[in-house]
Amino acid sequence: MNTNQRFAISIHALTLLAANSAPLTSEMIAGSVDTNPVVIRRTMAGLRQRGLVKSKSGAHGGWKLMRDPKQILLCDVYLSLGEDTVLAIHAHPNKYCPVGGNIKGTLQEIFSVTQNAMMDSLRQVTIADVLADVRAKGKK
Amino acid sequence: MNTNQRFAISIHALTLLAANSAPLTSEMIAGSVDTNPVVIRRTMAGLRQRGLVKSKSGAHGGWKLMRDPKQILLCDVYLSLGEDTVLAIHAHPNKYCPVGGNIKGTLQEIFSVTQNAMMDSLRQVTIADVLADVRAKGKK
DNA sequence: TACATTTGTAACTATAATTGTTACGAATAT
DNA sequence: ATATTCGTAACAATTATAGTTACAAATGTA
Repeated sequence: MNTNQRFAISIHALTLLAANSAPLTSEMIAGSVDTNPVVIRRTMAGLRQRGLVKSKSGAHGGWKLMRDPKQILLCDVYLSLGEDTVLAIHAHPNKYCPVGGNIKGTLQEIFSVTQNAMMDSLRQVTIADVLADVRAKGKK
Repeated sequence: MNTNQRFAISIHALTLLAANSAPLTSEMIAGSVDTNPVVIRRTMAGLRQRGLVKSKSGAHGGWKLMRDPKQILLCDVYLSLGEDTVLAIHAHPNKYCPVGGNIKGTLQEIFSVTQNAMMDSLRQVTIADVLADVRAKGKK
């Protein structure tokens, strides 16, 4: 199984921030996600670089959203992680084989289209949508 | 980076088989992929289970396609690997938090839609398409 | 100013997924 | 019979990711 949980953690953290106007500390977020505060800081660093959140050191510091949750698309969140494409290509297919010598380019093109399809899907959902759905589930 | 190359290896192997009517041994395929024959056998086992290829032990044995390459969709190939969804969810969000207690279900739904978008994209490409593209690149 | 709080980040360990390797039995063609 | 080839278990090696510790820097408040 894939152990990369950074995307899920990012969405979780942003949803918490969307639900709270006061800043949340890494420790509070880590408590809800069930991980170490450093893992949260590490993950949030990418979100900050992309302008989705800001952080403040010191007493009463923590994390805040920089945008209306309606304006945060999940594809923005994904991109902030700086991940490669989800489908990986083997490193050294045999150059002297007619198939091996050309398959990397072919796979790159196909996997890029697939990645775009994934991104288009993530473009349809905002952090506001996530929060609304979480709240709806909470009422049931 | 994601190190799971099984999907790329499977496509590579099937493309080799599509280009050759005689059976190919795990060793030959491994030579083109640049890996160990056991890795090939392991990967091909899933493809066989799904009825995409057959294998034969012994002298002049090896692997053959069970279908016209035009009828092998990349989504079939992907499914034969038995992978989880490409987007993973963190294991134990805090149940007693209004967000943490409900986010898993929300993420499952979103990630499932995204996975389907990916599959729809992979449904548009066949092994015959891959072989044609590889050959076209070889002529340039 | 002193102190408590909180982030930023480096350094390291732990865990888990994946690949790579060795070994050997079973199947099969000649 | 013999050589070939797959099937698979067992294990080692590599890599990605998460988790942890430690401490400097920033910041609010008494």
